[in-house]
Order: sequence, then structure tokens, then C-alpha cells
Amino acid sequence: MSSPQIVTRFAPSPTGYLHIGGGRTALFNWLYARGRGGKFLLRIEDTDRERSTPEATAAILRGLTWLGLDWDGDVVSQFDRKDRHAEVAHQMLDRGTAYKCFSSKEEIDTFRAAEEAAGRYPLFLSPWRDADPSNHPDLPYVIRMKAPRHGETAIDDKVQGKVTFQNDQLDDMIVLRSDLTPTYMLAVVVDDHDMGVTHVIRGDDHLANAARQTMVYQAMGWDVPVWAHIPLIHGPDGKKLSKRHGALGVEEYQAMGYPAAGMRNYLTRLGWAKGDAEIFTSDEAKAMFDLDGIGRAPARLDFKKLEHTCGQHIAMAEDAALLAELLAYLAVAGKPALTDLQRDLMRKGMYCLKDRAKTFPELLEKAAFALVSRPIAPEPAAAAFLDSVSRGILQSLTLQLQSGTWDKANLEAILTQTATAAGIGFGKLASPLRAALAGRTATPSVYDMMLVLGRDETLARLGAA
RNA sequence: GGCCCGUUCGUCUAUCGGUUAGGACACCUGGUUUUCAACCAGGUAAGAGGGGUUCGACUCCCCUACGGGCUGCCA
Repeated sequence: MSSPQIVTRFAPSPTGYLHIGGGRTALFNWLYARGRGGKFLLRIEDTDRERSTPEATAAILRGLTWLGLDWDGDVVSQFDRKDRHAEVAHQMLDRGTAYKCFSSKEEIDTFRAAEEAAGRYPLFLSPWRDADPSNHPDLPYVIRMKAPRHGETAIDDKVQGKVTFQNDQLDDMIVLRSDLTPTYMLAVVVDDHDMGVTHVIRGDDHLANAARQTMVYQAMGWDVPVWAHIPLIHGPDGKKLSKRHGALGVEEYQAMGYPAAGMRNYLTRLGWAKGDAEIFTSDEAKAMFDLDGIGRAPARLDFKKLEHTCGQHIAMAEDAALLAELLAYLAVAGKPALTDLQRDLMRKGMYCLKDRAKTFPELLEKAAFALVSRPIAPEPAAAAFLDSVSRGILQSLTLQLQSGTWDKANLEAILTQTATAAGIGFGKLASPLRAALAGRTATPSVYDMMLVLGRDETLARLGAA
């Protein structure tokens, strides 16, 4: 017998961009499903009409797409399913697991305020719970779940372990509002059930909700999914992530020039581990990822490690793919696009650039020699290497470079020979050459620069120096 | 206030009663080197505090401290 297919989902509410914590939650769900031949679904929890916006939905989709987290099937709008939610609420009514409550919001608020002022736990117990329907007034009402008053409700969480809640701490939560729209507690359960979700992997801010949602599953006689509540991500200072930490949106990380593969790797390791595995591809991550590797404490963001991880992925990326991602970065960051010539040079030079950079801005910085065009205005530090003696040596070098094959072995022979003939060490030749070719003092090796630029451009730059 | 969760190097973490407490990032030192990086080698660095249980606790239990979450006709 085969085990049923795994179905996970990511269910953000569209009230802003996709933040880094949401990105990681989505990633965990994606890894878990993809590593087991399961499905990863996407549902937008847009039942709060006040705060939900189509722009936020678009931003979330863009963020997931950039991260490479592809979802199965259509994006589900929770709001579109409101009739189904209301239907289930009424089924609960029929089953006797829910009831109509006619207490007004004002009444309840007043009660809670008084209880709190008296230092008591403001648990509202509706007087309508056991009322005879024949006594129901002709007033607006909400549908409340008839939650068990005694005993306890336990959830068996794959990350947090067994967590039990005393039922007398929980009130009869509202499942259908007076305007007939569903509350989150109902909508989530109905949608997860209808969508066949088997594993709910989400932030641990929902841990307590899981108990109440379990009651809804039980009220409907449905199977409860496997829970996995993962700790939230904190800022570098250990505090909850907030605006002042900056760079919260996943898209901002793209605009800062982090490659998606590195981002995925870093986020996977943030709060999850498998032995000593640190750098891995997404395929490797899918094969390794499991729920017991998830830690129970909140993790802090560490930009240094993010950068290191990204550097590793840039180095191992394929040249063509890297170039494509670089161009996308330029567009997102609002930087000028590369000319055809620059693009060509980047393609040629990628082999010697990619193992030196951790981010796309760094990659561009290392590639400055190739992206600059004549006339080159040398930086002061570079210009200092171009005195008359050096120029003379460069001139004789220019002569030597006129013919011969343009490959590393031959260039090496020519440069060594020129240095020897001039009675100087190789370093004394490389510095002015670097200055002439790039106009700066920090560059890739002089051989790589010449190889990437080609003979004509190299000679032209030497001549202009 | 009540309920729930958490706490191993600065950071991410390994450990699932017996280890010189391991790895990675960062940092420091050295090496390689035509510059800057990258890279290689080595080093500094941890079980929040206090009680138990046990022959033996980072690991199990309790208390305290600190951090976090929930306690809505928000999600």
C-alpha cells in the first residue's frame, strides 16, 4: 500500500510584500512537498477586505517566483470561497456543533473590559449557547462553534512536540460573522480540508490557533492534518523583525543583488539543519529536508553568512544562467542595462569573475575593467603606476603582443619575457599594465583581463595609456 | 494578568545519558599570490542560573530569569 500524496500549502494574507519570514515558510512547504513527490499549493487569504490589496498579491507572487518556489494549480482566493465557508458553518449548525449567538459586539466589548478591569481572564461565554431556537430574537447574529467546555485539546506538532491546551481557556469562537463572511479560523480549516492539505507548516504564531482549528476539524468529522509550527525569524539584534531592520521584503533582497539559489540555501539553513550540511543545491535540499530537522528557537538573520552562501552559489552557477540573473537584477535594481558589447564581455569573463563575488553588485565591481569604455580615466592610485619608465616598458610589451596566439600560455611567456628583458620583477610589470587596462588597482589577473578584452582592445588600451 | 513555546561559541547549528561538546559564518594568525578578492592551514570562542533524578547529565524533571506567541465579528 502506498502512502497518500503529501500536500502542503503557503497561505499568506495580501496585506503587504512577501517578507523574509513568509518566504522561508513557503520554502519549507515547497521543499517538503517537492522532496516527496507531493503538491505545493498557494492560497491567498484575502478575507479581510479592508486590508487586502491586489498589489500585495502581485508582490507576493513575484517574490515566490523570484525565489523559484513554483506552486501547483491555480492560486486560490479565500474570499472567492466564502459561500462554501458559510455552507460549512451551517452544516455545523445542523450537526449541533455550532449555534447562533445574538450578543452584540458592544455587549461583548463591555463585558471584556469589565472583566479585564477586575483582573479576570476575559473569557466571553455566550448566553445563547444552549438557548432554545424558538426563543431566538429577530436580530443579527454570528455563528459560534460549540467548543468543549471541559477537558483538553492536544495537538501533536512535528516541531513543538505534543502541546495541550485546557478547553476552559478557550471560548466559543465565531466561525461566521454577522455579515455572513467567515472568520479565519473557519476559512483556514475548510480550505485546507477541501484542498486536501495533509501537512500544515506555518509560523508558530499559529500554534494556539491549531488547537481551536482542531476543534473545527472534529466538529466536522474531518481528518486533522499534520502540524509543524516553525519559529519566527528575528532581526540581527534578536528582536522581532520590524521595519527598522530594513530589507524585509523578499524582493528587496533581489534588488540588493543576492542570487535566488543562495537565498534559498541560506533560508533553508536558517532554523533547519541536517548534520553538517551547509552548501547544497535545491535538489539536494529537497532530498534532505525533513520536519525533525527544524529547530524550536527563533533564528536571527545574519547577513554575513547570507553573503557567504550566495558567494558559493555564484561560484557554482552556470555562466549563462548567472548572466541572465544578473540582467534581471539590473532591471529590478533600477540600474542601467548592459549594452550588447558589455553583455558579450560579461559572458566571456564570467569564468574568472564568478568565484570572486558574493553578490551581483560585487560581480559588477569585479567586472568594471570589462564594462568601462575608452578613454579610461585612471584612478589616482592607478595613475601613479603610469610613469614614463613604465610607459616605455608597456610600449615594448605592446610590440610583443602584436602577433602570436592569444591564449594564457603565450601571454604568460610574453609578459615574463618582457619583465626579464626590462630587468624588473613581474609585479613591476603587472601594476602599470593593470592600470592601463582597467584604470584601477584592484582587478582580476592581468591575463584574464587580456583574455576577456581580446587583442584589439588590449592594444588599444595600452596605446591610450 | 492567564495559557502556550523557547534558551549550546558573537551568529546559524550538530549532539537524541557517557564526546577533548563537532561543523559553518564572522573574527584573529599564517600560507599562496601580479593587485583586490577568492582559496588553503591554524587559532580564539558555547550548554542562561539554581535545584533535583542518575554510577554519569547539554541531553530527563522542577523552580527562577530572560525572550517570544496567543488571549479579536485580524489573518
